[in-house]
Formats: sequence, structure tokens, C-alpha cells
Amino acid sequence: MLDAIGLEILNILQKKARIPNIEVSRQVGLAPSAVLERIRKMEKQGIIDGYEVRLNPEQFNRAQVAFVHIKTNPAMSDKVGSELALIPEIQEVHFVSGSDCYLVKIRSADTTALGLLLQEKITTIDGVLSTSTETVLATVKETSQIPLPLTISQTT
Amino acid sequence: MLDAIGLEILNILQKKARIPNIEVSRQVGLAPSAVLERIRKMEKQGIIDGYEVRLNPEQFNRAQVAFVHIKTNPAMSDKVGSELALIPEIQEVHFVSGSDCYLVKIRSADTTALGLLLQEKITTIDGVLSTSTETVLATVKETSQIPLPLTISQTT
DNA sequence: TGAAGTCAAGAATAATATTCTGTCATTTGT
DNA sequence: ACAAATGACAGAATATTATTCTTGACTTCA
Repeated sequence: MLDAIGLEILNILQKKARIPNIEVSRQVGLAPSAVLERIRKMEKQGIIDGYEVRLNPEQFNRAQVAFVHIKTNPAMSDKVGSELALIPEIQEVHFVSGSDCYLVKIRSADTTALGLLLQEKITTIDGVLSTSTETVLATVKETSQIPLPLTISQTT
Repeated sequence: MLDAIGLEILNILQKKARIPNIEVSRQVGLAPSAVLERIRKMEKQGIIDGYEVRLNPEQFNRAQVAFVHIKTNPAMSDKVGSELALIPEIQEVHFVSGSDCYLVKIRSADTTALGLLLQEKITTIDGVLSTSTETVLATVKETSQIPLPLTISQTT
């Protein structure tokens, strides 16, 4: 299903999507048509979900990252989650173990904007009981890449 | 510096990088050469950082997300951060306000693998004082996209 | 063994990327 | 104000890449 060459292709694309197919084919040692066929298949199988551009947050006034715990009324937690997901500054919404609580990742211009967002858009959501914010002082690593195995383990 | 057409191009690429340039040019109403010139310029200016493929974590046995707070010896915190960043399962390493603490995002196969990772790779790092783990039960939203205005407001 | 399926090469063709030139509009300097 | 400089773009010419299609090797399974 997914062999060493498939992984190699994905590794190349994870580093640099928007690379010409023919260049991929040179790197993996297959004909361009074969690479195309493989990529199409992986897209169809849902192995590849899509391609994204990586923008520099600082250039868009989005340098401030924060993580916020949001405690919710358990009866309304689904609805709260959906509403949180609609806020564009919120990049991630996770429901976490522990105490009827979402953990969300926010990108805002600065702490002032973050405060406003919390006060006006988040605490005002029906079902939100309380929030607890951690601001990020420095980011050492930030990737969405998935570590790929060097070889394929058996799946059936 | 960045006008409405530039934003439009970025919006298109954020939804679907690996789209042909000529298709972008059709959508924004410019010649392909002009779009190419603009994209190159944005890459050079550091507005565009790169292009990534988005993989489906479930297909790679990386469905379990967890966030872990890692309290460190303040004198060694930089070194701890660098070491954490080297662990492939750790996608994000943020130094957060509050208490000499990193917040890391982990992708692992399951809670068992997570436990092993914590026990063998993280708590063993010199300078790590304690950890506190939250596992994700459900993810409502997960994107690295930066919210862009649809257009630049302009007085005409 | 033979039919069906998979995978990839290679050629032919379609589409796209890239370069280059000229134009127009705006800006800059004097 | 005016000429030179700059920046953005269109359009054509060319280079490169994508895509399709056919064929053949190899595998699997009954």
C-alpha cells in the first residue's frame, strides 16, 4: 500500500511542496508519469490531504501565540467547540482530557489584541465558564509535519 | 507593500498551494508572468516561507495528540528546549509565561506510545523537573493558516 | 497455466512556467 | 514642471513540465 518510494515522495513533499513532479521523479528515480500516478493515488486514498503555503506570521501582525484553556458547561460543549472554530484567530481547538475543557491555540497581533479577543469573542460565548491563558514568550519549534517511518510497518 | 491582489494570491495559495500559476492568474485577473513575479517577490521578502504537504495523521499512526507542560531548571531551559525540538514526535515547542515552563505538542500513535515517549525521551532530559500531560480527546479545528483580510480596505 | 491486476517506462501531446521586451503610470530629483 | 528612474504588467516566444496513453514486465490467485 505505501512503500519506501511512496514515503520518499512524501518526505520530499513535506520539505517542499510545489516542487515540480519531474524533479521528484529525478530524486526518487522513477519516470514522471509513475510519480504522478503515485501522488494521485495517495491523494485519492486520503494519505495526502492537500497542500498549503507557509506564511510568515510576523508579516501579518500575527506574531503573538497564546494557548488558552476554556472550561465549558458540559451540556453545551459541542456548540462551544463549533463556535470557537469559527474564530479566525483561533488556529486549533482541541477537547482535552481532565475537566470539560478546550485547549485552543491563538495567533494575535499582541497581548492587547489577545485580551480583546478573549474578552469580546470568547468569554461571551454561551456555555463558556472560565478561561485560563498562557502566552508564548518564545517558540523553539513549530511544524505540522508528521514524522515518517523509514520503512513501512505491516498494516492489514 | 502588500495590496489587495497580493492578498488574493495568498488566499488562493493558503487554500490550495500546488495550484498552477496560470490558474492563479486567471482567478486574480493578471497575466501569468505578473503573478509569477509577485509570488517570487513575496518569497524573497519572506512573506511566503515555503510550501508544505498536509498529510493525514491517521494514516501514519499519529492520531493521538497531546499537550505537555514541561517544567525546567531555569538555568538549563535553553538546552532543554533544543533537545525537545529534536524529538520528531514533538511538533511544537513553546516557552510560555508563568513558570519556567515549555508547552509542547506531541503526535503519537496512542496513549501507550505517548507514555513511553514521556518516560524514555522527555523526563530523561537533563534539566527537566516535571511534566504534566493533557491528552486530546477530539480535535475540532487544526490549521496553520493565518487569517488574511479578503481585501485591503481602501478609500476611493 | 492463464486471467486479472499492479506498476512503471517511454513516447506523444497538452499545458504551464519562465524569460524577455515594450508600455504605461507613478515617483523622484532638480 | 520636466526628464529620468522605477515598478507593475501584458503579451509573445521559448523552455520546461504535466498528463495521457500504450506497452511490457511482473505478481497473484484460482
